[in-house]
Amino acid sequence: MTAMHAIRPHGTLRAGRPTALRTLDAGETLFREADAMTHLFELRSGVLRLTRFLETGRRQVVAFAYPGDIVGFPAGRLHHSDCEALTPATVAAHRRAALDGPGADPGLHDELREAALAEIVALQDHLMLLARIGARGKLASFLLHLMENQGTLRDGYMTIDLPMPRADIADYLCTTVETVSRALTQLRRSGAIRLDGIQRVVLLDRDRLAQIAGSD
Amino acid sequence: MTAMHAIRPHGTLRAGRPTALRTLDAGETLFREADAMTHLFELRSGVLRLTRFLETGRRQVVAFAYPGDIVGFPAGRLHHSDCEALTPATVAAHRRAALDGPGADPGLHDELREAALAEIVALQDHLMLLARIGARGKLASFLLHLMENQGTLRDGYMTIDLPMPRADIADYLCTTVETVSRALTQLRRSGAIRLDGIQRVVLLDRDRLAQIAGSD
DNA sequence: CGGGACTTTGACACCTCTCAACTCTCGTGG
DNA sequence: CCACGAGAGTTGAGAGGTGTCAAAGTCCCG
Repeated sequence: MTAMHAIRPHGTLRAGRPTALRTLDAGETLFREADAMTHLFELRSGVLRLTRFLETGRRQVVAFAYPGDIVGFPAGRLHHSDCEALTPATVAAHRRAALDGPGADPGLHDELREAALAEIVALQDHLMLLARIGARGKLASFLLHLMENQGTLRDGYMTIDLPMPRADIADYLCTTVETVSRALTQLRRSGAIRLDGIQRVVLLDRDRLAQIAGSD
Repeated sequence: MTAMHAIRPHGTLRAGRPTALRTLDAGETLFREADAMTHLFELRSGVLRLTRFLETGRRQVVAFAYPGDIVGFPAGRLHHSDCEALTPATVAAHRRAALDGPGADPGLHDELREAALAEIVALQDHLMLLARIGARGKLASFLLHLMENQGTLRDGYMTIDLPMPRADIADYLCTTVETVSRALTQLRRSGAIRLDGIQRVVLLDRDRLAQIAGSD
């Protein structure tokens, strides 16, 4: 359904009486891999990045989370990825204690289940993205997903602001910064997109971008 | 936790009074993408393969399911992947109706939630597998996972039988049959493994295989 | 205005994909 | 029982793409 790997339920978590709100600065860490998992977080504003590391030191960006997404799924007692803010962000924290034990909240359970099922779909979508050969196709696909979910209309053109550096995109697509940069240049030269500064991507020709995404 | 993408709960689904058992021949289809989702299946014996197709026709193997795994997660009303048996198999079918609606079974809900959370971990593990560069590393990693979860001791050597053809391994690792074959040959020549026929892989030197998996 | 981080571009080696031929395996039928 | 044939697997050669290393360019913020 959604492009990224965190879920975007139809609304926010309604059950589970709230919680503490927390604000994060850009670059701030929400939790780290192997941290004890004390809360489940619902992103209210900003963009988060979820990463895991390979033993070799290689980094994999598992997901980018946008408002409405939930991070910190309670699989076991420890987090299995790092979570950092790419922009200033606010999250609502739900106590893990509300999930298990005697005082468990059944409503929260239901929402968590739905959120987890949506996350599975999102992860499979990420897999399908990586299934493509060719960096052009992956990047084109990635941009199309972002356009559909986070695009805004500016001067009549669909536009997205990339809150993440090229290195994060590279690690999300399982490639390198240089290849991402080259692929961007190719998309630009093909007339499919235009770059407005480093962060802003303007969609000029959706069909062409879709064609590139589907070609390789 | 588990290597493959379907979950392996500690036991089988205990809640939700059973269900119909169904047997599958090798090659038989359990469900197809876009089929109406009527049941949730729990694999009792055999091995299943979950695949999805890219618009281009390219195929991605999303997961291999082993006994104890659950397939057919109810994300939406339609299946999002094809599911076929690689070997003769038996599954226990749980009615989807037991999940939603008034007669919903809360116990089944809980188990489904736990299973879904485990599936998320498995999918992330698949992602981390693909994060590696180099086909040798991916294949070595894949074999190590299989050894840990499905390996049996034969004549003092850890051994696995690969129920899937090379093409399935290729599509699971996002590469080609030829590359998988060449990578296998390299692992063989390095002394890490031995092939006993086409299906059987014998682990000769775990450390070497782990080293190859961690190198690239 | 200056400095540092990020991005882009270039050159080159290596790996992987593609296409093709060959081998192997195994089930089938003569 | 053997021969055959089809499918699967392996191996080879060549082209193209990508990772790596290096350098130049750009942007942003102090």
